[in-house]
Amino acid sequence: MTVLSFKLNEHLYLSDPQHTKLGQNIISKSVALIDTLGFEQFTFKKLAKEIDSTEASVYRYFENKHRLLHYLISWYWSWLEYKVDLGMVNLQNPEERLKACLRTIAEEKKYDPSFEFVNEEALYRIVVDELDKTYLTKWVDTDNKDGLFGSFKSLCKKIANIIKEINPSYEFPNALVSTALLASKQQYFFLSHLPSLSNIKQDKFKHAKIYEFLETLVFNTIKK
Amino acid sequence: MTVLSFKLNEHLYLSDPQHTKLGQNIISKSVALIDTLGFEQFTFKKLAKEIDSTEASVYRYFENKHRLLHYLISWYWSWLEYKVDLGMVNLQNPEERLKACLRTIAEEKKYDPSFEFVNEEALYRIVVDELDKTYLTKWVDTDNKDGLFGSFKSLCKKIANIIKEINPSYEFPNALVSTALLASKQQYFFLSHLPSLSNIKQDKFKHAKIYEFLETLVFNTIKK
DNA sequence: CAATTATGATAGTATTACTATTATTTTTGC
DNA sequence: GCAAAAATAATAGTAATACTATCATAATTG
Repeated sequence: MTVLSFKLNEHLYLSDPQHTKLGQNIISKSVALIDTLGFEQFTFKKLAKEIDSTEASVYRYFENKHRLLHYLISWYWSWLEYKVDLGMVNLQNPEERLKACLRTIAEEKKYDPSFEFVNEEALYRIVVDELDKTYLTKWVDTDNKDGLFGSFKSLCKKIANIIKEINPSYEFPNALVSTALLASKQQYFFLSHLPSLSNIKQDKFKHAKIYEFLETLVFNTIKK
Repeated sequence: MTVLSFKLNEHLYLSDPQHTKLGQNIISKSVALIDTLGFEQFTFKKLAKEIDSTEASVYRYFENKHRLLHYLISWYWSWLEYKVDLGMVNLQNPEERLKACLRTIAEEKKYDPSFEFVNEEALYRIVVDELDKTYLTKWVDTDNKDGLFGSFKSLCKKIANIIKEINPSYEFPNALVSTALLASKQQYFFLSHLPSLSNIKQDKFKHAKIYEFLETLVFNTIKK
């Protein structure tokens, strides 16, 4: 199995966690801890205990827990873009390519052995529950200047370009893509916590249904 | 000017703030404070100072700052539903009614003198910045059981019913409405903080453009 | 006017999100 | 193989937060 890694924005960390055993431990255990505790209840102290290290050591990798969350979520978007690219291999037709994107976005996320120390299944739950906390903060503008949203923007841009190809006169391709990406995770959240805000049941077809919802939403919207 | 008030779910507060001067002060000053500080930096201590009262007194009205946020945001959805109803007066045709809803959702929010101690302009900014924090918590399921999301659900249901009237065979009316409602505030946020995720410029036409975006999204999606 | 209720004043606590310092390992470059 | 550098551990400390508790006083109401 080929082992891969992503080059993420330097402002996301103080010291690159991918390079050391401790850093990799911080990544994999923080995914597990945030997944079980939730981001608010997650602290560097609890993480340090979990990895048999100290708070001070964790602070040498990440400025604070907010930046760590940024790191994990940026990692997720990079991984999703990589999966989106894989899903479009050999497809020429832009409609087919767009469908492949939406399929990748909606599909169930499973552990990917190409990335040893990240549990993508847990990470997806973190994205669903915590993503909005990366930008709904007082730091959003400086974080944006630091390029922390680069991975998400990159994915958005890629899909928006396919939409422009399909219908160059549609006025809101970026808005539509960001809406669809966020809607997919919102609906995933709603179907298990606030089911009356969704129409998708909590069963084995949920990913297929989210795909259907997205496909209709996106393709009908951009239809000439 | 007729003075109105909303009956909100009892679990939102310990003692009804609409009934006393102190309670009304808590509402109006917490809107101002959360708007300027952001929810994370907002504390009951700072609020108490602002209203010349004490932390303990504020805690007699609201269990904690999270429930206060719930209260404010529920108030907002109740107000928006009331505006949505006003906007549909005398309209029979369901397409016209749906357009009126979307117009109300997208339009600029201004101070409504029917509700003395609430600044709707500031409250809308709070909804844009902080709404997601009401449900992206570990308490979402108990909060939901307590009925704290009732106002939002009520508005969603109302609009979803119009969609069902227009196209009874569309499978995801609730998902579409919740997506559209959230998308309108997301795009409002993105256009000023993360403009590359939107296609709407920060100018005097932004509300009209958000309306256009929503109209195309919703009407095309449900088209047979 | 007595009784109830609301508010104010004050104190205290566990936890959080850090910063700082010094000691001890581990790695690396020669 | 060893000195120097870098990483990590151990420990302590701090201001702020999110409360809880108690008691006194003021306002309301029946």
